[in-house]
Amino acid sequence: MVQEDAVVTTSRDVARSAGVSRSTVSEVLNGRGHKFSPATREKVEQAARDLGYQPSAAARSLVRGTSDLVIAFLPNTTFGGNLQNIFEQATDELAQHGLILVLRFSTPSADSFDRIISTLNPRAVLSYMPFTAQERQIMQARGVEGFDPTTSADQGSVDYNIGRMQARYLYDKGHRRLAFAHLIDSRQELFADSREEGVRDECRDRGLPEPVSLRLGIDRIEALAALDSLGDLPVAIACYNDDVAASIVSAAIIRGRQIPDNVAVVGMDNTPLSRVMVPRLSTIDYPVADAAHGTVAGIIAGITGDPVNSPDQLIQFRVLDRETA
Amino acid sequence: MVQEDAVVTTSRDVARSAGVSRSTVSEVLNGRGHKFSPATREKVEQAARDLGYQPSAAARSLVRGTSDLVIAFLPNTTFGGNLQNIFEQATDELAQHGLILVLRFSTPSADSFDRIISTLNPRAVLSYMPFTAQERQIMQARGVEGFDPTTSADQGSVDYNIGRMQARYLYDKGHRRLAFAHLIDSRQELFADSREEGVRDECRDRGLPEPVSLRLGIDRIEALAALDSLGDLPVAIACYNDDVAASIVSAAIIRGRQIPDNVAVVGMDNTPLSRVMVPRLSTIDYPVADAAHGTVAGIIAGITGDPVNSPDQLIQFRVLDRETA
DNA sequence: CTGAAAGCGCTTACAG
DNA sequence: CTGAAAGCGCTTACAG
Repeated sequence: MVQEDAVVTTSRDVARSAGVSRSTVSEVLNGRGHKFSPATREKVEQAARDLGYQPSAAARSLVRGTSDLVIAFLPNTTFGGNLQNIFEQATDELAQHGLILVLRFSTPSADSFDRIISTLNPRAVLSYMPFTAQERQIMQARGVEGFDPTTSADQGSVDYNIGRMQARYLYDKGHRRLAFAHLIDSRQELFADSREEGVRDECRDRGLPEPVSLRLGIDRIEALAALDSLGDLPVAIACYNDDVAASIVSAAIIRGRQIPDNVAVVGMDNTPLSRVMVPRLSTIDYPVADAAHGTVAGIIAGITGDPVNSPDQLIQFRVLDRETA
Repeated sequence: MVQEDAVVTTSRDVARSAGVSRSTVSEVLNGRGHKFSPATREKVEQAARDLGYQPSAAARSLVRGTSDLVIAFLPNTTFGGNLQNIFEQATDELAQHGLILVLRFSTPSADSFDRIISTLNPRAVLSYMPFTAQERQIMQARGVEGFDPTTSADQGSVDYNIGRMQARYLYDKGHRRLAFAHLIDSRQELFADSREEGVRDECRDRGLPEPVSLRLGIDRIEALAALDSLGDLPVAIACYNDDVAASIVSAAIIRGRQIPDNVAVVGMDNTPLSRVMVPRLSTIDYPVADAAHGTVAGIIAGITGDPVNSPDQLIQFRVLDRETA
């Protein structure tokens, strides 16, 4: 077995190089530099830079009782491009606060959840699925803060507004009989329900009949069944995401129905394929950067205790109308 | 600030509860139980279980000089369903060896790479993109093992064989003029090049002309330009992935060309949409479970020093023929 | 087979 | 403003 001679620069090295004590190094490097003379501060920072010093996360965690990790649990069904961009941005923003964002796929097992929480001792845990009661209990027992869609009071209303926006778009296009298409087996049912509620309320406000509720997977047979269940009259379908919308478009093509006059759809996510398909898909674009910022602001506020300035308000969704393309 | 009373069970608690010393607890729980009487071993394991004991990762890392983390860097462009499933499975398998897989999106910055490596001190780093020279240097300096597609000698040949398989499929379907379509801006160029080479070699072996090389994004204009560049004669296109293939299908539809007689495509990944589109997409299915197992086997072998039993051999790709659907 | 002791690298009172 | 000391929880020689 080869023993690598990994060079480890410790705070002792920095202290020696800067001509100060290790506690001074620690204080300066942990944002309490104001307690020292500018000269001392500068010496320490310079030495740390020169030596490429990175404090040992293990030692920090041990003494502080918590690591600088933030764990984000990813839904293990759909993972759209949006979510990916969100995490890239969140990684950067958290890094600016000294926090390290790592990703994990959600596991159904409470046992492994506990193991990962207690082992990694993260500063916060973030999930795009609402935590189960069990998970909340585990986090509380381990003293870890959790953030999920229900944490942000506005998340529900964001999805609600997406549903409203979809319905409004279809209404403005002249469609009068609406439906909402769920993605079967999505673990994002909570989002979907809020959206459907938005669609329903918009229909009511516009004096339209109650929208029909559809459920399908990304599957031809299921899409055909869903479409057929609506009969031959013109119908407009707000879809959970672009993949669902594309499935219904395929079903409409197979049935020889006119798009968008007889069957109209609107998706959600503005996926690359939504722009390329024939016909192109109308959809809703999600402003990734804002969302990421909001998520991260919530975490940082939760950790530091500072108030969060309602970031969700800033998120501006856009309808992309491609019916005529 | 509320101080949570997080219950921390230490090895001292386990030792006390089992009536042994802390070193005994440590030895038993770290696989050196054979040094003790079965009775002692059982007492310790029972106590650990009863108390829900999880050793502190921080303390372990500090004393061992390395954590039990394995960091996987994800490509920040495409992230197909396959890759996702692979990581889910890899997570499980590594967990069985006491290793914790966490995910990060690749960052171009060498600086942040160094920070994450030196801070987290992982047991291994895994990347789906070949490491840069700088990254290799960082890992060596920090004494961390890295695994990337070039580590496994066979990875290149896997992609090469995918290319061959695509070309062979198109040939068997009667197509005689082939092309390969790259995804522009893909950071997976290495994979793509191996696949194109496979297509080229297969063409040569079959006595076909050299395949044309195309480059496009998931974009109508680019897909049309790529298709138009090939002229009106029948052509069959092996595509980097299903999204590229879908783009070309759209272009062919717009140009009113006959699919598959005049324009044939074969994708890669067997995405949900490839099954739903009209027409459906022929593609190659990637056996996720096997691939994950192979990846993990490589890591574990690298860490433990045990030989790896050539897992790549086991991966069986399947062509899914949907030309007639 | 067992247990007392040292030490991993850091942070944080605390005495000067 | 500085520095010596304790301690976070664990693992690993080492002496019995």
